[in-house]
Amino acid sequence: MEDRADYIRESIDFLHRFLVKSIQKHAEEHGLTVPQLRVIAQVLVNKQITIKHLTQNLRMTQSTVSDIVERLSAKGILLKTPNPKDKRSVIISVSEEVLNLIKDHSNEPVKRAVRDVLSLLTPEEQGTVEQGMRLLMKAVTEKMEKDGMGQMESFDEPFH
Amino acid sequence: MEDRADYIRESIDFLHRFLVKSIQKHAEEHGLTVPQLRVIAQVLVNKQITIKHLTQNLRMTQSTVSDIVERLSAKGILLKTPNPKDKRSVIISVSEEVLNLIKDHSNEPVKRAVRDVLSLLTPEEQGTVEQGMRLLMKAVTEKMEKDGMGQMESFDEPFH
DNA sequence: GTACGATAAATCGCACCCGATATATCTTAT
DNA sequence: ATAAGATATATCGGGTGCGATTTATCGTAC
Repeated sequence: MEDRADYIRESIDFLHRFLVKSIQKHAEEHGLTVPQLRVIAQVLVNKQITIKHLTQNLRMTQSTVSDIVERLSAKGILLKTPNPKDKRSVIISVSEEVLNLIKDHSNEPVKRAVRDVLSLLTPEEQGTVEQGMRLLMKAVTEKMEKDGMGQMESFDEPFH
Repeated sequence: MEDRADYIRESIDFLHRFLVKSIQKHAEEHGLTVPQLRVIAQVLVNKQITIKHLTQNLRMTQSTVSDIVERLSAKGILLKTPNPKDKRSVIISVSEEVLNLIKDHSNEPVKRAVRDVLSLLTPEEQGTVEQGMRLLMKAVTEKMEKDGMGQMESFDEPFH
């Protein structure tokens, strides 16, 4: 049990770093950082989006998003226009010029990386991976409910 | 495949955040941050350690470690003494006073969290989780070799 | 209409994270 | 012994991430 818990803990850490590395290479090709690329991707997907929704979708605090958007705006990558419906709010969009340069989504390299990884396994093995992951996720969710850790409830359950 | 890759990617992200949260609560009880607690734990385990080894063990850059150690030193938690064997180096240790206050290791709360999670599953389910994790790790390692991503080779393979 | 509560985003201060640089020191080659 | 290469750590500058605070604005209750 002890060794198994250690293994799982370290694996999660390792896998996470692997995913971050996958997206980092892509970001650097565009002279951006990973968080910047994630923000841009969200703006691309939504065409127009507010700081608030970026905050929710990206699971960052509003202050972090504000800073990142500000720097991307200064770089001419993102546009900030006042929201006519609410003067407290701003609309974030991608400038037309940049739109043609960045046709990719932030998750694409990560998706490709995970897909490549899975393609190295047999369908049966893939099933085991997925099953194990579901069991672990279920157990974690259960523990969180027991502990009253409701702060991560914003996780979008896949396959909803 | 597409949905499965998405699920696995998001699960890894979620699980990672869960682990971080687990240690965060513990850190806050001591008025510390997670990175600080990790550094302190390494110093506790090794009694005396250099910045260089902290850097390697914690998988941070030397500049990050230097900053953290500096702040912990300013708080009186860590001690920095010149290394008599090498004037470029410093020995990091825990002050005697703090030694009595912090008898815990940084990984304990995380270990406990993962153990608690696993205890919610049957032994058979635990086996599936571990098996899936091993398959995934094997596939990721394989892909990294194909891509020449040797930079993460510092991962200590468990059960060696 | 007015007051109050809630909200959106900018900003601040702190800590962390990184790569690059600088300085002093050690190791190796000649 | 000397010079060159390698190394340990502090520091710098830029970016990220957070919680707290501020200011303006919106929504609701009366």
